[in-house]
Amino acid sequence: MTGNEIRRKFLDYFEKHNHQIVRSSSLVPSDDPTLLFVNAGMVQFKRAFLGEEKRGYVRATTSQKCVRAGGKHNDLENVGYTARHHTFFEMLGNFSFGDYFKEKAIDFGWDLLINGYRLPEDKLWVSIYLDDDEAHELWHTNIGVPENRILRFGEEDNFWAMGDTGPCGPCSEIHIDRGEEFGCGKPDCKVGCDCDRFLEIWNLVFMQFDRDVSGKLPPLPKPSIDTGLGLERLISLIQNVPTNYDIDLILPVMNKGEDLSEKLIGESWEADVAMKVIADHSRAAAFLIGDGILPSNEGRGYVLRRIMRRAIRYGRNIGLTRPFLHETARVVFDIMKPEYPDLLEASAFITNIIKNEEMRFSETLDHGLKILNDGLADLKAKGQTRVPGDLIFKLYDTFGFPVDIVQDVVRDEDLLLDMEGFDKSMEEQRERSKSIATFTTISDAYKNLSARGIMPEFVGYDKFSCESKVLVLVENGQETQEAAGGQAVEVVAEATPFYGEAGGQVGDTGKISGDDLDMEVSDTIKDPTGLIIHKGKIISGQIEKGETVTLTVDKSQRDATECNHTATHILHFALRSILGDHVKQAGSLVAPDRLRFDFTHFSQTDPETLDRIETLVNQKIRENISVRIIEMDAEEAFKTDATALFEEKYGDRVRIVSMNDFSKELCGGTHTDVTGNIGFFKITGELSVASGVRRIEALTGAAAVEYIQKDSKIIHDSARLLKESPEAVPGRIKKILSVQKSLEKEVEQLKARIAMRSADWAEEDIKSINDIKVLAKKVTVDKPAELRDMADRFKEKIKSGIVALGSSADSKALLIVVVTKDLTDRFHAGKIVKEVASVVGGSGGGRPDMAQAGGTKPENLDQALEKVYEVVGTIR
RNA sequence: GGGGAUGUAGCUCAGUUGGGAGAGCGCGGCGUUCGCAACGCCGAGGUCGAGGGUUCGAAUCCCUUCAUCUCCA
Repeated sequence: MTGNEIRRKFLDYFEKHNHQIVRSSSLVPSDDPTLLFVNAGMVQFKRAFLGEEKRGYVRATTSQKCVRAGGKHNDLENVGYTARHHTFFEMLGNFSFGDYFKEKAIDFGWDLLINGYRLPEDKLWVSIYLDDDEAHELWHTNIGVPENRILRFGEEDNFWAMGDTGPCGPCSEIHIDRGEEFGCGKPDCKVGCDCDRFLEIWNLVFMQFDRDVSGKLPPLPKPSIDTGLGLERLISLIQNVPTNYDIDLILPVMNKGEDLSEKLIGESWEADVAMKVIADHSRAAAFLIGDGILPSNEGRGYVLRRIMRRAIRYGRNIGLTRPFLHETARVVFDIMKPEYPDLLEASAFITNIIKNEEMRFSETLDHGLKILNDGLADLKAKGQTRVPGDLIFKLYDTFGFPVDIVQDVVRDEDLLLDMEGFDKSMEEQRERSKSIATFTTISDAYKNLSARGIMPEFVGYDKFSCESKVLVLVENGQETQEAAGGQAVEVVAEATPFYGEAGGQVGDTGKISGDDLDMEVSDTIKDPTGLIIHKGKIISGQIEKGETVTLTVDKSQRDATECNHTATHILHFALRSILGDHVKQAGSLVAPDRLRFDFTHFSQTDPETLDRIETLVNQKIRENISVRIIEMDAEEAFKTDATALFEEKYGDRVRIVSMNDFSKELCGGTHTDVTGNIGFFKITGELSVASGVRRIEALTGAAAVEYIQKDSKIIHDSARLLKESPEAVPGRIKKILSVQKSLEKEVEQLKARIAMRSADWAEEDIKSINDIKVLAKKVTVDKPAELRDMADRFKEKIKSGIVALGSSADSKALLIVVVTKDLTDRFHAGKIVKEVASVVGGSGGGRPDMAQAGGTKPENLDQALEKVYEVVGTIR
C-alpha cells in the first residue's frame, strides 16, 4: 500500500462511519494568536470542542498538515538524529463533537488497525490513565486485549488538556511492539521506553471534564473525542521499514539528496543525518511557503528561515555548496500532489523563494567567514589560542553566522572555543528579549453570546436597511442596559445590513435610529466568532437593550466600497494572467475611497507591465460583465477551482463570487452588480511590503478620475512654465539639469580664478622670522575648499616656510595655516592655527602640515593674521 | 515586541581623538600591438541613505527617520 493510499483508506473508513471528511486547515492557525503553527489535528476544531462554534456535523475526520518547530513543541534540533522526529508531518484523526464517546472511539480505532490495516493483533499494547477503569473494561472485555498488555500511566503520559483550564480528559494510547531487534536491549525496556521497539501509534483523547480555575473537574455535558495518529509512523509500520524516513512519501526526497551530493544513504552516519535533515526540511519549507509564509526575521517567517538554513548547513556537510534545496523541494510537490494539488500549482513560486533564500544565506556565510578570519588573524597575532565567546556570539547574533560553521573553521586551526562565554551572552540576550505579549481581549459580553450559539444575521447582501432588536450594548468594554446621547457605544443586533470588517473590506458606516434615538455608526467590525459589532456615537436620545431599532447603511459609501471590492477581484485575475500563476493574494484593503492589494511576487513590476495590468482591468470593466454570486457548502466549494485564501477562515457555507469564466473567488464581501459600475481603474503605486510580497495601490470611479485630472494639471502647468508641449517636458527638464550642472562647474572655476587674482604673489608680504619665511595674508574666498587650494599654491611658491591665509565669508572668519614638509618637525600648523583662531572668537585644528580654523568675529581677521608672525616668533 | 550591525563611485569596500572624500575592479580616451590578452598613462563618475542638532568646521559625535542584514521572544 502506498502512503497516499494509506491516508485515503483512513479518511474513507471514517467517512463510511458517518464522519465528514474535512480538508486540512492551513498551517497558520486562523484564530489562535498564541499558537505559531497548527501542530495537531484538533486545532481547527478548538472552538467546536469549547462549544463556541456550531458546525454542520458532529463527526469529522482529517489528515492535518502539522509543523512542530519553534514555540512549545519544538522538534527542530532533533530532526536528522532520530528515526521519527519531523518538523513537518501529517496527523490523521477522527473527532466527535458531543456525539459518540469512549466505546465507539476504541471500537473504531481497533477495527481500523486490525481489519483495515491488518496490523498484528498480538503485538498491540494499550495504555490508559491511572484510574480510568471504564477504558480498561472496554479494552479488556469488549475488545479482548489481555490484561498484561494494558498498562496504566499517570497524568504526564495519559491525561490530556487543552490549556490550564477548559476541556480535558484521560487518554488511551495504542502501541505496537516491533520486536527485540528494534529495542535498546535494556532489561527494563517496555512500553514508554525511548527506544524504537515500542511505538505509540494512536492517541485517543476522551474529553469529559471542564477544568475550572480552582482545578476542579466538573464533567462536560457532552463528552467529545479527539484522536491523533501520525501518518508517517503508520506508513512505516505498514510498509515495514525501519524508520519514518524510509517510507515512500519521504525516501524519494532523500534519493534526490543522494543524486545531488553523490553520496549514498548508509555510507556514513553524518551523511544519513544530513539527508534526513534535508528531506524533512524540504517538506516543511515547501508546505510552509505553500501556506503563504515567507522567510523573514520574525514570527513564523523566522522559523521557516531557520528550517531552510539548517537544511543548507547540513547540505554543506555532504558537499552541497550550491543551491540544492529548491531541487529536493520539487520532489515533495510530486509525491504530495494527489492530496495537495495546490502545492504543485504554486511550485514555481515556492522554488523561487527557496532558491532566493539559499543565495542570501550563502552571502551571509561569505560575509561571516571574512569577519571570522579577520578575528582569528587578530587572535594569532596576539598569540592566543582561545576564541572568545563574545566573538562567536557577535558573529551569530549580528551576522547570523552559525556556530557549527565556526567550529568547522576552527577545527583545522588548533584553536579552542569559549562556548561558556557564548552561552552566557546568549542567556543575556534572552533576558533582554523578554517582553509582555499583547493579546486583544474580547469583552465577556460577546463571549457569552457566541457560547450560547447566538449569531447575528447579516442581511446586507441585498438590503441596506432593516429593523431589529438590540442584543448587546457595550460601553467602555462593559456590558450595559442602556446608553444616552453623546456616548460612544458598541451595539450588536439580531440582524443587520451593516458589513463588519472582514476579508480586507472595511466595515460599513451609517445610522441606527429608533423612537427616541439617533446614532451614528462610524465603523462596523466582525470579531473572530462572527459577531457583527457596530461602533459609533449616540447623537441624541437613548438606546436600550432589547429595543427595536432601524439600522441603515450609508449607501453611497457602500456603493463605492463594492466597486473597489469587485475591482480587487479583477485586479487579482489580471495579475495572475500577466505575471503568472504564482501570484497569490497576501492581503488586501477595500475602502470606499481606495483599494490596496498585496500579492506574492518576487520582483518589482516595471511600469510597462503595470500599464498592461491596468489596461486589462479596464477592459473587463468596459465589458460590463455581471457579477454572479452563488452560495454553497464549503467542502463542495473546495472541490471546484475557486480561488480560496489560505489565511482566511471559511464557515460551512461559503459564497462564490464569479465573473464570466475568468474570475472565481470564495468571498464573503459585498460586490457591485456589473463591472461597468466601477467606471474606471487607475493604479497609483506599486511597492514592496515584505520580501516576496508586493503591493499595488489603486483608485476607481470618481476618485480615479480626480487623480488623473490632478496629474494632468501638473503636467500642463509644467509645460506652460517651460513654454513647451507636455510631451517635451521630460526632455526639456533633462536638458536644463545638465546645463545647470555645467554652469555650476564653470562658476566654480571662475570663482577660483578670481580668488587667485585677489591673492597675487606678493614678495613684500613675506616676513622672515628666525630665518623662516612666513606669509600671512587676507584673501577673498567663500568656501574653505578654495582657501585650501590657494594655500597650496602659495606653499608651492614659497618652497619652504609657513603660509597663513584668512578670509571672511557668511559673517564668519575662515583661517588656514600650512607648513611645508621640511618644517613640520618644528612647527605644527594645528597649534599655530589654534592660537590665532582665538582672536576671531573660534577654534581650530588639523594636521602638522595643514590646519583649518574658523571664528565668529571676522572683524578681527587682520589682528589674527598679524598674530601669526608673533606666534611663529615664539616657537624655537 | 526587544536587541545588534550596515548604508561612502556602476560593483566590492577603506576612511585611525571631528580638520583636504579614497583604493581595487569595472567604464571612457590615449599609448604599446597585425589583432587579442596583458601592461603603461590620462580621465569621467559622489546630495558620504534622508532629515534635524552640536561645532568655526561633520562621512566621522548626538537625536529622529528610512532601507537592508541578523539574533532573541
